[in-house]
Amino acid sequence: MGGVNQRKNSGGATAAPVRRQGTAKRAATAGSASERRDHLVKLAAELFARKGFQATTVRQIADEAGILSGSLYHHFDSKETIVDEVLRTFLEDLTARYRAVLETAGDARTALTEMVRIGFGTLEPHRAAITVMQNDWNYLRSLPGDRFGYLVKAEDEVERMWVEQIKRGQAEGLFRADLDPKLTYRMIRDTIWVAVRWFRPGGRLNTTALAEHYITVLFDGLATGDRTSHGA
Amino acid sequence: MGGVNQRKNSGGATAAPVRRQGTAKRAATAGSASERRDHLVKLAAELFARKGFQATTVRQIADEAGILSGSLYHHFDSKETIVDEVLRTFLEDLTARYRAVLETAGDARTALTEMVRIGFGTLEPHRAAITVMQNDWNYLRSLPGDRFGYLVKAEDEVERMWVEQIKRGQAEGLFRADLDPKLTYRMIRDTIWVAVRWFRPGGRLNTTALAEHYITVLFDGLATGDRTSHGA
DNA sequence: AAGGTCCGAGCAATGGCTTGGTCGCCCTAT
DNA sequence: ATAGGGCGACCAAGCCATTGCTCGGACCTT
Repeated sequence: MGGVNQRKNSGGATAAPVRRQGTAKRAATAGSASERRDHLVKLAAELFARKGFQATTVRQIADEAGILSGSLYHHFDSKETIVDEVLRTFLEDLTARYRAVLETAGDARTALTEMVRIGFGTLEPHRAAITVMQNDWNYLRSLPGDRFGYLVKAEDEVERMWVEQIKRGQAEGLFRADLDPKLTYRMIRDTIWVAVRWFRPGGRLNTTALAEHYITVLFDGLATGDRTSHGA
Repeated sequence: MGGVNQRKNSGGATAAPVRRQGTAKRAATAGSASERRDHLVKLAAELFARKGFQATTVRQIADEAGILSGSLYHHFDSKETIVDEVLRTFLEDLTARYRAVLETAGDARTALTEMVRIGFGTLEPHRAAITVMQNDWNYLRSLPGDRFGYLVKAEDEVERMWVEQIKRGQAEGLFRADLDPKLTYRMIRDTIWVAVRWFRPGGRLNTTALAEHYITVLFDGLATGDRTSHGA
């Protein structure tokens, strides 16, 4: 009854193409066990992102996969287990990327710039997960047991990394000292993540453009000419 | 079957104290009809914000008010009607405030500053509504009929107001011209609204402080010294 | 008397999850 | 090579709690 990622089948070993099937009758020699599982997770993630976790029924997920709802429980032991996997995968990737950058970071501004790029960079590959995380954060956290306690843990770790860089930048004299590091971090984070709501992969702007645009505003501001506000 | 705000009782006229009661048996000489109704809406809004619209049951709302679930339907004809009222009230107040500021606006920078202040200013009085709007936006929009079509309409109107001011600022030479107005607006909006997730009324910072902090970063950026990026 | 407010009970639909069984692939021992 | 057992993937059917909502009548105030 811990907060651990449970799975039912312990995974085979073969490697065959996973054939997507609309509403076909049979699974047609599915690929490796975990491959099939991963596929289901992806389908579910899309639905969760589109309709919300609670509004998505296990029957809808099964439909999307061309199987019956009961069959889902061959792979997962609950609906929650599925979101769990969605979010966990995303958070692991994210924190790993941050850590990688911070190991080779130069000055604070460079580090922060890279971190912003990472943030926007995850927008595309993890669009569904980020959406779910935002919309259903409150609900998931409120679930009994700290089934999703790792959400808070991961968030805290990320916050530490950001705040550290901001403070370093202030100490180095690169960033204005009259700003609250934690507050500044939160605003940066929000700006990046919430973009997932309106960002559409094939649209006018790609994530790189978003990142550069924001980096510009973040460091130099909207105004022209000399800086006008108080502080250093 | 339109998208209109339905109500069942057309509201009386008396004015008596609305007594909050835990799980009491009787409603004890309730105040005026519309007062009672408004009270219920507020209770519901809090629950919606905390647990999400769908996760909140009508029984929970009734519990909070000390009545049975069925009795709710003397005031509202559906659960949706309740959120409807929550969101509509908020949006009307918001757009009204924006319009008021824009009528007496000076240059674009002043206008934008005021708009930012308005945004953060609504955080406290409309915390629940803003939370619901963010978390359940996708779901509500997906409901049959354009029951919540006014959500999109209101958003569009607000967007027009912001983008207009940004463009004006660029034309006046106050804002750097190398920024995408629409994109810039979205980032500003996101930063303000999403603050509702971590903002807590009695905390270290009040909404005014938040606003000033953000205004500083927004116009002058994080960096010290001369502006380094391209463009003017 | 009248009207507003709420109770008590319950209905129909929905949703998460179970259970028992089928089908075909793959590995292995003969 | 091949029969056969093991096993993963799925179906069919349904259980059961929950949920939004209904409805007739009781109670209270005016």
